[in-house]
Amino acid sequence: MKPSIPKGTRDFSPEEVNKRNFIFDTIREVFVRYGYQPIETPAMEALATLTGKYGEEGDKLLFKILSNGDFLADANKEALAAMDSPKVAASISKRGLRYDLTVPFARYVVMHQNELAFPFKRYQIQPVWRADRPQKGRYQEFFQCDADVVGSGSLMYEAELARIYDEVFAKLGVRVTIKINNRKILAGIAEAAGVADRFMDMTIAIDKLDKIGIEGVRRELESRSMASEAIAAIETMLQTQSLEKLRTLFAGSPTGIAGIEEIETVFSYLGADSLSNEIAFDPTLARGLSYYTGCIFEVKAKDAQMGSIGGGGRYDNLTGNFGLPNVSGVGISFGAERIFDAMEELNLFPEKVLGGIQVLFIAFDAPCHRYAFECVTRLRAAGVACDLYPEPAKIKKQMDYANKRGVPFVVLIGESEMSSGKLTLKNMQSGEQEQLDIQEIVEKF
RNA sequence: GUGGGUGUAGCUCAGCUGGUUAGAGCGCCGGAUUGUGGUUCCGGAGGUCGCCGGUUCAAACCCGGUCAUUCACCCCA
Repeated sequence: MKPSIPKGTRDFSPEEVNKRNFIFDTIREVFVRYGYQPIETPAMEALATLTGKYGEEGDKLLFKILSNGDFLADANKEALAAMDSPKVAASISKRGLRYDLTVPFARYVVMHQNELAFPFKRYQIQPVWRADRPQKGRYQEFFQCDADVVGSGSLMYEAELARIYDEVFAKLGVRVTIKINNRKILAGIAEAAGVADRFMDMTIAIDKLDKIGIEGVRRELESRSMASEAIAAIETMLQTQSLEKLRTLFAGSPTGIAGIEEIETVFSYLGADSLSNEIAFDPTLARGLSYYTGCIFEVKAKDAQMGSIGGGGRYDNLTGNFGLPNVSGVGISFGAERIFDAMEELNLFPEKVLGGIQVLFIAFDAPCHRYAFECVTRLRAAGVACDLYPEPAKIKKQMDYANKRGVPFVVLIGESEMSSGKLTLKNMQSGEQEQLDIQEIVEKF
């Protein structure tokens, strides 16, 4: 058979793994410094944990795991006869692959509530799976890097998480815009426009704004048969960048006012000018996931044409689904794959992430090869990553191999080196050579 | 789930309106070079033209199907 991997999945070469680890390590370091602790959850969850949390669309994108054993014995016979795939699936699958890290985290918090100190701050860097049709920047298996805090409603955390975004992207060298809005402001817009009952319709339309423009949003709202004066009112408010002006428009909406005050509080925590990236209030930011209730974030790369590379927000009742009501949480997520793609596109990876060995030993004949093996052992013991070509082959062949591996230095060992103990260390880039003993070589690295 | 593009050597692609043994560049292997690579030169290996069927005297090329892949929409990281 022809080897292949499932669609939407990828193999990673050593170089790619090194680059990805550079991203993960950068994010992890910042998370840890901000007081977040790591947890991990299983790749698969009980299907009941996952279904209904991501909306109708999300449910369709859940990977379901076929039950083991005689699953047909437990299958829903009527559904089978009626060719009702979703119902049949529910009867032959009890588990699914995690779709994001937030819902498993909520489940974790509820299950371990008596062991945790609240507010509980955790980070999690693990793959998630979605049965989406793959396309640019979209895969069926991808890593998310999440930081969330549960058990506090303090807006300090919104500011803290915004700072984390700012710091991580500054370290990675990716210029971004961090957009912030508040679901309560969106609710205020709906209220002030007199369409509070159509909040979700409105939000979905607004979410598309940067793709289809204000005209497109108008058409979208019209097609959802919204009154034209309401649409006009929504448009006016969406184009209001000033919190003060919005406040006057929200005169009759306490929710909207509350949203504005929350944003103002977050900005006051952030202070004026100590951020590396722009953080901007954007009333048109909506975000699809419905569990957000307060501030919402989205991060876009400034120099790459790409969907958002991070997002998050506050959710007042996420653990309510699992029987623990009134616990407020707020979190952010980094889309590692898209950050990778953006950094690759913009050539932002530093040379040093390439990893690999520092030195390759090259021996001229069999006795030298034995001697070289001892040298390699000593260098390794001293903490230097190195390797020895497996046999005393032609020098050209060994040098070619060194080039192919991108090794910065080689050590050449022949009779004279062996007898003098002074090895020839060659810089593969400059071609310079010097005679050094083992100890001197160790000191060079 | 909906709509479009593309499948020819390991990679990137040529291959005219169907017409003999399907090409290039790069890469790979060997040699020129008995202790020094990246340059150059010489030689070599490697392809059921994604798969199945149809049209035709004749198909890499036209038609249908199928699979894969990619882009966009929906949705999203």
